[in-house]
Amino acid sequence: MTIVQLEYIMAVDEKRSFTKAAEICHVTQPTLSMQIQKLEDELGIVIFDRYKSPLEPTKVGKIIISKARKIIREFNGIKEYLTNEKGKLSGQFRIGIIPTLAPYLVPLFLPDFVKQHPDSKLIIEELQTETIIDYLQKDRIDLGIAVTPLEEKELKEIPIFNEPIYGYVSTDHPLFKKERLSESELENAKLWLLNQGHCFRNQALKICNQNQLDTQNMEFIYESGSIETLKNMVNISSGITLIPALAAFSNINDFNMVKKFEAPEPLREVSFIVNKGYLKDNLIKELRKSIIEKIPEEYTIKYKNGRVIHWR
Amino acid sequence: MTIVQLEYIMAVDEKRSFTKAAEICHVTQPTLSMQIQKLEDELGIVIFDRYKSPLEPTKVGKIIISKARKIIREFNGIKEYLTNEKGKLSGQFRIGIIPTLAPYLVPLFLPDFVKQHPDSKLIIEELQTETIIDYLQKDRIDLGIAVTPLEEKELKEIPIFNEPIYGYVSTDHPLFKKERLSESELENAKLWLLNQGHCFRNQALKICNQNQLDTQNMEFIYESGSIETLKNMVNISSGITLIPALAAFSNINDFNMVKKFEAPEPLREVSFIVNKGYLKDNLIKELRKSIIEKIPEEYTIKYKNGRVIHWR
DNA sequence: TATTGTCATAGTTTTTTCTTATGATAATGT
DNA sequence: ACATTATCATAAGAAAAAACTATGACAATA
Repeated sequence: MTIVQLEYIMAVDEKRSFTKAAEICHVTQPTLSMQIQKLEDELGIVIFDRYKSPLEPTKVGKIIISKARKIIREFNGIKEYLTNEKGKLSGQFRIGIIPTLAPYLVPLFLPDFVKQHPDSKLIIEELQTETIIDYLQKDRIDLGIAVTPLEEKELKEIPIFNEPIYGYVSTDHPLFKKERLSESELENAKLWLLNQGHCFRNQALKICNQNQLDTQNMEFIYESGSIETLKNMVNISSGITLIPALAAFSNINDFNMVKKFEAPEPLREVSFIVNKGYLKDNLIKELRKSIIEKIPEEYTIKYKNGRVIHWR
Repeated sequence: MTIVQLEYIMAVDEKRSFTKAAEICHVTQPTLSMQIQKLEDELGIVIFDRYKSPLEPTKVGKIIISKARKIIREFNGIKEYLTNEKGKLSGQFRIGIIPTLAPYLVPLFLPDFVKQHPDSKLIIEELQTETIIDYLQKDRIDLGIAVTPLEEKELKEIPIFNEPIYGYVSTDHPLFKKERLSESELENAKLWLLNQGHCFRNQALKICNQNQLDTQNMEFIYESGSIETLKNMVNISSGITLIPALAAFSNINDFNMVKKFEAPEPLREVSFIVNKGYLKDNLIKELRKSIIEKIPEEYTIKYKNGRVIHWR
């Protein structure tokens, strides 16, 4: 006994004809005939009285059909439930975003998103990557936004855009006069960096081919917790640092201090992170749409000359 | 999505192990793994979290499993319902029996049967074969007992026993001195016969190779409605007739008038007649048991030298 | 009486399911 | 710490099931 067989008898019951039933089931008439016969054999009853014209279900047949109808309804109910579950964009969504992204990204998409989806409520937390991973696994957040790849097999990464990484150079710094920075020039540079735990710290070090900071030759050390602090440090110290693109133009007064790298430009891949098998595809789709709408188009298209920084 | 897949996830949920679940499903572990994967793909969700140990269903998984459990329960419910329906031997059973059998057969099995099945109530009617067929099709009776084959394709025949046919010869009749009758001797005999409509009339004619009665040469015509009348007619008229075995010994005083035929002995096949797909297998089984218990054993075993009379 | 419409049967092809063999990874015991 | 075992995934081939095309029997209809 299979679900398909039950569907067949329902079709025959509806159409009162094997031929027509086969049509609506998108199979040939012999296929349907044989399956119904098999079912009848297995159950040891006759479901349809072929001698009547138009054919009709037997007494038992009617009972079986009504039972079948119920089963099919519930069977399809599973898929319906899931599409519903995935589709609905209401309720709470707990989102964790890394600190080097959140202050610049959230203000971009959040206002419009809440306007478009009044039934949904986003709860956004600034979390470092490790915490995002932990919280996802513990179901304390639904979605993370972080830099990938993470290589966590329990999680699924859905790339959103590639964020270029720029230099931020004090007007007093020797590199300030250059149009474009090259990565090699930074290899032994004294960089202002975020403190441990921020993934952007590792990304930056990677770009400069430095595995760890050469603290020996530096005049003083100040590891900041935010990119804004970093920029301020550069400003007052004639220094240099690296900043992600979205952070670069948060203050319209320092356009000139932002220096692009020569191609291939270093990039970081920003992705949604979800548990594998996460239901709310729709949340992801909508959120993605909102974000992509607001960020520069060139971030989303595949960078021809970009170099994605794998940092883990 | 198939029922089997749902059964698999239920087994995994119960055992919390693919391997053990495969065992109780009587398949190998890869089979089960693949089917569950297929289901997960189709539904677009992950049902089991394989990273946990022991593995456990995801949040959605739990919901799907509970839905699956319900479906499986109802699915099996169909078969349960049917075995129940077929198995139960209670309620009314309407039975039609041909008149040449009923007076001799019913008293044989009925008393014991009702004793053994106090919850069932048999409603027995004497009906001629054509009426039995008609009533079965109109669902006015559940079961017929008649002589087969009928060659009615809507009906199913279940042979019970082969009833020999004997001659019943008046002591004054020339054939009375014979030990055994031969069919050829009867070819032009003047037989007492049942009137039209009784199948036994045709059976008797067939035995004598007579297609219709040669009324010309007969002294008088009296077509009887019952075998008892027939026997009486023979007694008072020095005549001869044919009677089925069960009727032969209903009166212990005329043993000597009953003459067997030479082998191959003419027989008539007595069968249950039911609608194809009739549910109550159990009724049939029990009834059959009751009947076979009471009739001579040699009727039930295949007659080596018997000649079954097809009469229709 | 020929025609059409309906379902059954036969023989093949295609698809699906299952199996065996093997591999990767995590848990467990020495 | 290292070998062992347990557990699930993957791959490739075998077996089973379901589908198709072609055809046949039969009844209803023109």
